[in-house]
Amino acid sequence: MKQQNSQTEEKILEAAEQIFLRDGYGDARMQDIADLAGINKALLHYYFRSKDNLFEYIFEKKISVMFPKMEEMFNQNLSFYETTCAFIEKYITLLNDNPYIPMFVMSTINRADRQDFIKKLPIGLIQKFAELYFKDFSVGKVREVNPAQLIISVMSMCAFPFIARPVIKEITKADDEQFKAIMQFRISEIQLYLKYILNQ
Amino acid sequence: MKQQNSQTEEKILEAAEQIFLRDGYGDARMQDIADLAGINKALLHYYFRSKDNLFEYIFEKKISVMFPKMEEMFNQNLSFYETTCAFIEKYITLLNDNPYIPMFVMSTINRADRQDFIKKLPIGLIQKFAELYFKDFSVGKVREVNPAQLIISVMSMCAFPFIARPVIKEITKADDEQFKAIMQFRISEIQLYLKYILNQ
DNA sequence: GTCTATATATCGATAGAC
DNA sequence: GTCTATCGATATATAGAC
Repeated sequence: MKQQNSQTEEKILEAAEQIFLRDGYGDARMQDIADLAGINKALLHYYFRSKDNLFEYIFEKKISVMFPKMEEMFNQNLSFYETTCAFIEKYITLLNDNPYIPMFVMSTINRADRQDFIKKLPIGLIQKFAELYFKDFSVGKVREVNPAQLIISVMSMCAFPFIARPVIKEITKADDEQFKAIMQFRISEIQLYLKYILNQ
Repeated sequence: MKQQNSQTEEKILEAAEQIFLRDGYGDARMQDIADLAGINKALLHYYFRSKDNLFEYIFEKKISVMFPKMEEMFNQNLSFYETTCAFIEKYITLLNDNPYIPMFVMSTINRADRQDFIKKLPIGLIQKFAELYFKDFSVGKVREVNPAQLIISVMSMCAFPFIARPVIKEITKADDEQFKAIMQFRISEIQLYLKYILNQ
């Protein structure tokens, strides 16, 4: 019973995750989720009251991938350059294992209704990076740039290719595995940009 | 009659553009488009056969904003650095006047069904930039980097903030006008990155 | 807990009057 | 060319048997 319960619940969550990530809220169908989970629609509503409810459950689970926890990275007393390099590697590696996440999160955030999803974002990341930048800048370790713009740039260079993934795959005639390799190579390339920008 | 005809058609197109850009295909409602155009649904289907048909009409009109024509830029015999700087300014200025375009185009491209939308993209842009880069690299004018990755990076830095616009507006507590100013300032910042990366 | 059957709502699309 | 009324398909959600 309890065993069965959580087993079915787990199947539903896995199926919902897959369908919602692929289709987004509007295009996702409860029937598709039920089929993939190997159950029927009624049972879906028995475990989760509504489509909205199920979606929010998935969204909150996945938001941490788009904006990963970085506490341990900031507590290692690394320089701004070193910290950002570590972030780039960790972030692209993470997204390479979850390529649908950026599009999923951004399409949700941009929904005209439900602007409240924005409130669930962790917004401390830019601030922490900026503080670390100023610490290094004050002792002349890095060149002068706008730190907020730089962080946005780094995140853009990491995340946008996953959003434009179908385009990049088409242009480069790459399959899923080759796209992964392109992004893996991209890590060192972005780190190189950062080195030149900060004059390290 | 003919006057009336094109006048109504124009109203429909303007309304459809606004609704589709805001909601995307799946979440857009024909009723909303009809309401905004000041007509009824039946007339919508009289002018455009179906929702699919109307959407494709809008999409093909807007795809040129996401991937703008760059012929005249490449024909001015400018250096890779100068050409890319000009692109950055033109592109962000264009997107600042059409902030919904990146999300609209990318959400459409990522639709699980209708993969055929990808075929409508102009894919020559990266190739042209790459050729121009190699021309300058062969005479030692620019530092060695991967040109395709660099172009993707530039486009990422320009376009991604518009996709993450609700997040950036929330974090910076910016309204529409202030966001525009942030992006306007961003032009020179990205150009600066490019200067450092290419060692100009 | 899990199923079948069905209610309820909404959407895209069409028929037909004017 | 434009409208009202409605069809038919499909979506979420629920009722009720087991």
